[in-house]
Amino acid sequence: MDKTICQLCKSKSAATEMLNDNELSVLSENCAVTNFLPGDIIIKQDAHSTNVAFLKSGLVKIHVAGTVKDKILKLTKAPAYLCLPSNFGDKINHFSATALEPTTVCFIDVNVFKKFIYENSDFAFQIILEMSKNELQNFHNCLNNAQKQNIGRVADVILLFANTIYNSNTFILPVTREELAALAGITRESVSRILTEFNNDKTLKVNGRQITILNEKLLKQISEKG
Amino acid sequence: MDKTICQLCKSKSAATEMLNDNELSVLSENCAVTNFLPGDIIIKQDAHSTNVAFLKSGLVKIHVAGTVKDKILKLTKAPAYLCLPSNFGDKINHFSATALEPTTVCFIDVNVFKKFIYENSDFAFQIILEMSKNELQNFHNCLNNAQKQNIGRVADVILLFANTIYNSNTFILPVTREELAALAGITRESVSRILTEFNNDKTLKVNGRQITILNEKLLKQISEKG
DNA sequence: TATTAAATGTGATATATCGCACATTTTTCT
DNA sequence: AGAAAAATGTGCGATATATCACATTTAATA
Repeated sequence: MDKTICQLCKSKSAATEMLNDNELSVLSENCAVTNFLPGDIIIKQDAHSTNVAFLKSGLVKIHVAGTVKDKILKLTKAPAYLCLPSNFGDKINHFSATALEPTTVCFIDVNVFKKFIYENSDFAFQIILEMSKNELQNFHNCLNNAQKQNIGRVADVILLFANTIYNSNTFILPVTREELAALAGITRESVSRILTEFNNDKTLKVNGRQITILNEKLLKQISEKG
Repeated sequence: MDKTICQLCKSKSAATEMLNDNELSVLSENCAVTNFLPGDIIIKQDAHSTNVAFLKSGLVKIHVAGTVKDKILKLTKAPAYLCLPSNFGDKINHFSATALEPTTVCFIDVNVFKKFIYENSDFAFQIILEMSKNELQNFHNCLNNAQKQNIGRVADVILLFANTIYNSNTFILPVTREELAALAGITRESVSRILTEFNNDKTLKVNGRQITILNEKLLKQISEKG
C-alpha cells in the first residue's frame, strides 16, 4: 500500500476524469493503492466497507457464498468500480471480490467519495451513468442464466471471455472448471462434458485452459437459441 | 394526462423530497400524470425513452420478451422509479413495464430530471442511493432464480407477495399462473402442481387466485433451502 | 344469456441435468 | 524430485422438470 499521485494516473474512471486539480489532490491524499495476486480476496462478503474500491488493472470475480457452493455473479475487468452499491446504504459488503489475475486496486475513503458526489455534479452524473450501465448488464446476465440450457450458458461464458474480457478468439481461461461452472450456474461435470463436446464438434479447440474459438457463428447461435 | 402541482404531492420519491419550492414548480411544469389499468403497457421495450417514469401508486411488472415467452424480471410497487437505468446511456427502453393493478405514473422530462441531478446534489445522491438498493435487490433475485429448484422459487414468489407487496398473509394474486411462472422462471404446469401440493400440505390455502399462508415458517424454510 | 376464448389442473412421457464414483492428469508444496 | 493435493474427464443411475395432451373451470364478449 502506497500513496499515489492521482493527477498522473492513466486509468481514471469516467467519474474521476471530471475532478479538477484540487479535487485530485484530495483524492491522492485519501487513496491507497494495493496489488493482489490471483486468488487474493479484495473484498470480503459481510464485512463492513469503509472504502470504495476502484479496479485500476486486472480481472476480478464477484461472488457470493451459497448454501453449498459459491455463485459467481459476474466478472469485472479494469477499469471499473467494484461493488459500488455496497458502499451506500447499509455499508456492508453484499458480495466478495477475488482477483483472478494480478490486479491493482485503489481504495478510496467513502466519505471523500461522497464529498465528490456532493460537490462535483459531473462526478455524480458519471457515477449514475456507470451504475445504470451495470444494472442493465446485470439484468442481461440474469436473463441468460434464467432461460438457457447448459450448453447455451457455456457458450455464453466462452463468448464473454473472447469478446468482453480478452478481445481475442484465443485465450487462456483464468478460472478452473469449477469456477466456470459457478459462473454459468451449472455443475463442474456438465462444464467438462460440454467443453469436450465443443472440442469434438470443432466448435472450440480445448486444451486444458487454453481455448480457441473455431466456429464463432455456431457458438453465438447456441448462445442465443439457448 | 393532466398537469400536477408537485408541491402538494404526498407520494414524492426520496430524491424529490430534496427539491426546493422553486424546483418543485419546474417539476410541476414538466410532469404528466397518467392512469393505467391492469394489462396496460406503461413502458414498451425497444422504444425510445424521453421521460423518466415515476410510479406514484399501484403495482407493475417489469418484463422482457424472450425467444418463446416473456420473462418477468421483477415486480415494482409504488412509490418507485420505473426502469431508471434505461433513461441514461442509450435511452432505449431495455424492458417493458405493464400495470398489474390500477396505477398512476408521473412522466418527467428526462432533461429536467438531469437538470435536478446537476443542480441539486441531495437529489443526485438520493438517486444514487435508490439505484444502489435496486442493484442489490436485483442480485438477490438473480441468486434466487439461479440456485433454487422449482418448489423454492414458488415459495419465494408467494413470500414476495405476502411480505413485500401486500404485507399480509392473505391476498389475491394480481397475476395469472402463467405470469407467476414467468416470474419464478419455470413452467405454468409446474406452478399449478406446486400450488396444489402446498394446498394439500396445508402450507397454503389456495382458492384460485386467493392465497392464504398457513405455515409461513415452513414456506421460508423451503424458500431458503431451495 | 349464449358462445367463444382464456386460464387452469393433472396425468403420462421424454429429457436434461445432477450427483456419485473413480481413473487420470495437473498443480502445489516440502 | 517426490509426495500430497487439487483439478479434470467420463460413465451410469437417479431425479427434477419440461413437454404434450386433454378435461374442466373461469372469464370475456357479442
